[in-house]
Amino acid sequence: MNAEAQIKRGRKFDQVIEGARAVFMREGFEGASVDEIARDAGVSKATLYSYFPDKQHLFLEVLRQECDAQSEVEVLFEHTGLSVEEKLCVICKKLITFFLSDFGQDMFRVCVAEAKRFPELGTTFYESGPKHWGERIAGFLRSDKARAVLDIEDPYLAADQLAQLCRTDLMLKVMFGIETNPKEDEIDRIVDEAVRTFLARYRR
Amino acid sequence: MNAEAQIKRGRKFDQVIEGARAVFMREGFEGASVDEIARDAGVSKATLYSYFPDKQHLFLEVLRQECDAQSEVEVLFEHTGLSVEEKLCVICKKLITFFLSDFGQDMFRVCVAEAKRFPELGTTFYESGPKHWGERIAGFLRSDKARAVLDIEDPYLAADQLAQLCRTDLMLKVMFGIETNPKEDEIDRIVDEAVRTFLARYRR
DNA sequence: CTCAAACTGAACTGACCAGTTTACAATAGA
DNA sequence: TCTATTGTAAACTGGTCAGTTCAGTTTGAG
Repeated sequence: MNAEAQIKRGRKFDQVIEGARAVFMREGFEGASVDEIARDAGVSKATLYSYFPDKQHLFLEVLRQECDAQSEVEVLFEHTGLSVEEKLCVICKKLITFFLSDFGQDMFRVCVAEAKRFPELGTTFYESGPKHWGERIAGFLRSDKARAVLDIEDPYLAADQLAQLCRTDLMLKVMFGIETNPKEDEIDRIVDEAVRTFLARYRR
Repeated sequence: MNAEAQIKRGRKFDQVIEGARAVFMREGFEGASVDEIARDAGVSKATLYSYFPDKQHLFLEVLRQECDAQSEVEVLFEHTGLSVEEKLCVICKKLITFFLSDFGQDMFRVCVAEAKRFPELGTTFYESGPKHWGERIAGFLRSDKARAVLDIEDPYLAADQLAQLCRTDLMLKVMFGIETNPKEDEIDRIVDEAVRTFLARYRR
């Protein structure tokens, strides 16, 4: 049983989520039609509406599941045997790769578009996206290993600056369709430059 | 006369733009109905359609005008009598203030939402927004005055990093409705920290 | 095998919306 | 004052879409 109010599960629950995920990512929230989702999911519209009270709640469930799935990345912070600098590079690379992925782009696009008229969505995205990552990074910056190398007063701000240095113009270019399929070495350069700037400020 | 193909001007042209601007910013592109725009503009729908072939071109014209208006900020780069560090602070403050303004937020929101299905919009926004600013900042970083203090190999990358350090978590919080009306001193702190990190890396 | 719960498909409601048309009115230049 | 340009109001076309309904079918637990 599930804590979600008014969301009943049934045999084809996962199918519905799967179809919804695909269509929402492809078309955005407004652009996705419930008929299309039902078709994509191989399920009747009536079944879909027996699980979810409306389109918004369906979307919210997809968002929540996807954000949870993204948390598997925790592993990233377990790596041992890497120097602090190397670890920073690994974190940045992971961040940029995520920002540029189809999923990252689509999720961001849809959430930005809809946040004003659908506040719960904005909150959910922020909490399990940027905030979650910020806390993980800040946690690392506060670790003994990192503190041996870095001199940081405000780990949250530092984590934020690191993440922002990863976003860069390249992310905007992809977002606005100026560039597609950015080159691997372009990404590596951004990682490198982000870590350099970060260390210039915070290295002990 | 105007270079724009198929856009005729008429007595009430400005009224239409004004109404369209208000409604698009309030509702987004999809969310804005042409009837509402016409009502808001105090103009008949037929008049509106005598100026613009369709809703997209109307939106594009609004976008173009607004981006042009934003270029008035050029003045910012004329300031003399300020040290390089002070100038960097002025630039950052202006950037953050813009990112957090209703206009900046709404424009970003609408363009992000629509860029995929309406590519010309993404391009227009990117060129006259981020790209334009990046070039202005890079220009400043390349000036003799700045070069006396700063050691920068790639001014575009440096400009981009500076701008990103301004975006910060606060912008996301406002974007996703977690925070409204950020405090002036919070903004000043971000400016300060952005410039400190930037100078840590690039000060000669 | 039985039966209730889960699911289907298709039609339907009520609403909204982009863009067109038409018959008419205001405006402004000459 | 005359006339061409510009604008108006409202109805209309053809379309989309969220959400509902219902008669009937499938599924699977017991």
